Amino acid sequence: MPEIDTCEINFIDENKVKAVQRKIPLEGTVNQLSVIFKLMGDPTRLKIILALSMEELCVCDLALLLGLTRSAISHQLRLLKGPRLVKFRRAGKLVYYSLDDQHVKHLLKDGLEHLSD
Amino acid sequence: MPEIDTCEINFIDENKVKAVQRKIPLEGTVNQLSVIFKLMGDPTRLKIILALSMEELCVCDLALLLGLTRSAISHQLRLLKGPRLVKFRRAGKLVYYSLDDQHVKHLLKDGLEHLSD
DNA sequence: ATTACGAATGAACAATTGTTCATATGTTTG
DNA sequence: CAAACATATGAACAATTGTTCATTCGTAAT
Repeated sequence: MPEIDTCEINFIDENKVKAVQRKIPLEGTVNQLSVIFKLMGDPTRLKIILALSMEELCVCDLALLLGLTRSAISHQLRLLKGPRLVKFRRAGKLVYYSLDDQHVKHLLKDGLEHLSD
Repeated sequence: MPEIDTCEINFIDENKVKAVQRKIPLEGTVNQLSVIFKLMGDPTRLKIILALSMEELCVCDLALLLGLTRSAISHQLRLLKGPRLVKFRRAGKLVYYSLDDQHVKHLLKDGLEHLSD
């Protein structure tokens, strides 16, 4: 009866592993970070973010731009509001959305540069 | 019987919309970009990427580091190989992985900066 | 060549996610 | 205040995704 092959008893360089382990951000930080990337990892949301990186836009115009219902846009914007990727301001009946900070633009830039290598 | 409320007949600033539309990258580019962000949007994969941003590591040590099976690590690494987020080299029976280019590190940096605002 | 072991793969199941439809808010205008 | 309209939300279904288990592949050593 062979032993189950668990990872705990098998490694190459334990000291290296421990050193890296100490340098990895806290669980909570990694999770928050992954949420941001995941949100940007959907084509619809990414298009919304790309659009908002150029112009402040209302839900209505985003819906026209992407060919989706306002409901769909609204749902996605709500997700993006959570970790403050986008912010909004009311103007009468309209709600205008824009990017919340510059880092998001940098993320877009770095990502696009990676593609063109 | 009321008309269905479609987005096509409702918009605020059509010229703005068209201008933005022209500036948004091609469908294919957006999709490729979203793939990269989506891959970074899973905590396990993000940890792998964070670890590899510090040290070149073999599958075995990554498994130990993250407390997962080699199979699980291997599956995730395969996904990351696709859009060249990671590269690898063989050393006998071991396969060492590392980040494929600097843009990935920049993405991590910008993301972490966004969090600390 | 056979064994040992690290890595990779395929298929199946479970969990997460996106979308849609119906309905509810909130704001302006008559 | 009632109607009209932009946006937001909830719930349900469909689609995508992550994980696991079993198996296979590739390399090195005996």
